[in-house]
Amino acid sequence: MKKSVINAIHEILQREFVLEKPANLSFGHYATPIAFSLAKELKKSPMLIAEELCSAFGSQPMFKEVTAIKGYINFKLSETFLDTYATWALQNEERFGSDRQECSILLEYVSANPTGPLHIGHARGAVIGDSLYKIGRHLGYNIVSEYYINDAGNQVDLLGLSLFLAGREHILGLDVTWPEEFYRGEYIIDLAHIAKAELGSVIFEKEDNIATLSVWGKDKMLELIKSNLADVGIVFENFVSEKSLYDQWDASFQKLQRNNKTYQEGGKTWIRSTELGDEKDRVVVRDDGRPTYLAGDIIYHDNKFQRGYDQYINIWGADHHGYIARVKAAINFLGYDENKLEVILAQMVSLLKGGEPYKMSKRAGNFILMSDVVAEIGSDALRFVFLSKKSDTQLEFDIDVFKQEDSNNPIFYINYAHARINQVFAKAGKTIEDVRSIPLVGLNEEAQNLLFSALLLPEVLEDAFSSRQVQKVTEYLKALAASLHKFYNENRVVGSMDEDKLLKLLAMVGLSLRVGLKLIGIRAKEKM
RNA sequence: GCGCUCGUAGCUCAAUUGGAUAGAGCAACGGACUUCGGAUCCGUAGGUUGUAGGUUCGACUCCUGUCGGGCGCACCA
Repeated sequence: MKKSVINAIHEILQREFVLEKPANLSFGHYATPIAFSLAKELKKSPMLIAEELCSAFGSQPMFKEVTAIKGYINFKLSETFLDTYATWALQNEERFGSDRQECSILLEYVSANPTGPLHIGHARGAVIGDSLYKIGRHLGYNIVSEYYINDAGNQVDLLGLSLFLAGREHILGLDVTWPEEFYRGEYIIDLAHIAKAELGSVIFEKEDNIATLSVWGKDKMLELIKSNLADVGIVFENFVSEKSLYDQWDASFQKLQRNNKTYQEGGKTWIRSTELGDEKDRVVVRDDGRPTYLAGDIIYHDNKFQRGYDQYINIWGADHHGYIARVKAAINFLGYDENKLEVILAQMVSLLKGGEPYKMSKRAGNFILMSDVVAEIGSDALRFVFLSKKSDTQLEFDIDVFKQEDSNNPIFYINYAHARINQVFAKAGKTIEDVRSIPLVGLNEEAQNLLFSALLLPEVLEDAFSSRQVQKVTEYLKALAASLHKFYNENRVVGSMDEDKLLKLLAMVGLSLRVGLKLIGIRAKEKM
C-alpha cells in the first residue's frame, strides 16, 4: 500500500521525499514534510510551498484529498482504493503482505556451545532471530538460518572431562578431585547416567575414554539444544560444525598472508586487526600450533562469504560486542566487504517472579534454563516478551505477569481480539467468503480508521525487518487489537444495516492479527 | 583506566530512524453490562526525555562534556 502511494506521489512531485504517518490520523493517512526541506532552496515559507504542491495533485482516484497543514502535506486515501486493497488482501489470505525481494541473506543466531542446555540469555537471541527469519521469508527475502556449532576447542574437551569425573564420582562411587574449571549443574550428572546406559559404565574407567565422552556428550547436548529450540518453534536450516571447517584453514590463512595481514612473533601467528580499529592484534595460531577461537571464526566467515550472500546477519549476546571489530577486520583481510556483515547484539535478561529475582536452577549450574521458563509460561509468552523490546536494551520481566489471563497479558489481549472476530462471524452465521467482495464504502470514520490500521501490516513488517526491530510488530499487534476492542464496544455488527461491510472489515483485522502473530511464531487462537 | 552500550510517567516499555501536542500497559482514582463473551471499553491523574551545552526551520533521536547502570578489555569459547 505504502509503495503504491509513494509511486503515485513521486509521479507528481518528481523528486525524493520522506513519507510518514501523521501524528494524528484526522490529518490524513500519510504525510510528507518535504516542504520544510525545500524551504531553504526555494527561499519561501514551508506553508506556501506545501500549498503550492498540494494544488499539483488534481483529482486522483487514489486520494480522497490532499491538504497542506502547517507545512506538512497530508494525503487521505480514497475508500475505493482501500477497499480494493482489502479485497486483494482477503483473497491472498495468509500470504497477505508477502512479496518478492532480490536480496539474499544468511542469518546466524543462537550458536550456543554444545556443552549444556540453552539458558534464558540464549532465548532472547533465539526468538529475535527466528522472528526475523520468519518475517524475512514472508517478505520474500532469500533468507537462510544457520547455527554455528563450536564443537572444537577446550570447551568440548572440558565437557568430556566433566562427564568422565561425574561418572566416576556418581556412578562408580570413586573419590575424584575436580579441577578448577569444569561444567557443573545436574545436567552433567544426568548425562553421565545416560552415558552409562548407552556406553556402559566401563566408559568411566579409563582416562583414554575422555575423548569418546567429549564427542558423545557434544552430540547429546546438541540434540537437547535442538529440542529446546523446537519447543519454542525454532528449526534451523543449516548447522555448521566448527571442527569440520579446519580443513579449510590453509586456504583462509593463505588469503590473509597474501594480503600481508598476518605476521609471526614469539612463535605465534598474529593478525593485524589493529589496522581496522581493533584494540590490539590478535593471536590466531598459538605457539604450540593450535588455532585459537578466532581462527575458527575466520574460516567460518570465509566459508560464509564464499557462499555469496548479499548480506550477513549475526545475532550475538551483548557480552561479545568486543569481538565485532576483529571479525570484521578479518573479513576485510580475506578480501570481502565487511560491511555486508551486520551484528545484532542481544542484551542481558533478568527475570523476576512475583517481584523477586527468579531463583536460579541448580540443575542448570547457576543459569536459568530456557526450558524451565517455557514450562512455566509457555512458548508464546516467552516469545512475546522478548520480541516486545528492542534487543539492545537490558530487560527485566516478571514471569507471573504472563500467567495472568487479562489485559496485563498482551498475548491474551491480542488473542482475544482474534477470537472475538470469529465469534462475531459465528453469531452472524457467515464466512469470510460471503463478504469478501462486498464494497467497503460509506463506512463511518472509526471503521475507516480500523480498516486502514489493518492494512498497514505489510509496511510494518517491512519496517520491522529492515530496521531489525521486531518489537515494531508486537507494538502493531497490540495497537490493532486495542482498536478492534474499542470498535467492538462502540459498534454493533450483527444485525446492523452494514453487517456485511463490517464483517469484511473485521475479517481484514483478523487476517492481519493472524498473519502478524504467525510471523512472530505464535498461532492465533480461534477460541479462548 | 580504555572501549562498546543503555538512561523516557512510580514500574515495564514505545515513539514512523531528524518531524506536527513524547505514547501504551501496569499500579492509583472515577465511570460503562436486560452484552455480537465486561477476558472488554471510556475517563482522571502522572514528563524540563539523567544533566549542561552545541548543530537547525525542527532534537528523545545527531555532536561534545558530565553523572549513573550494564557489558567487555584472553593465546576461554
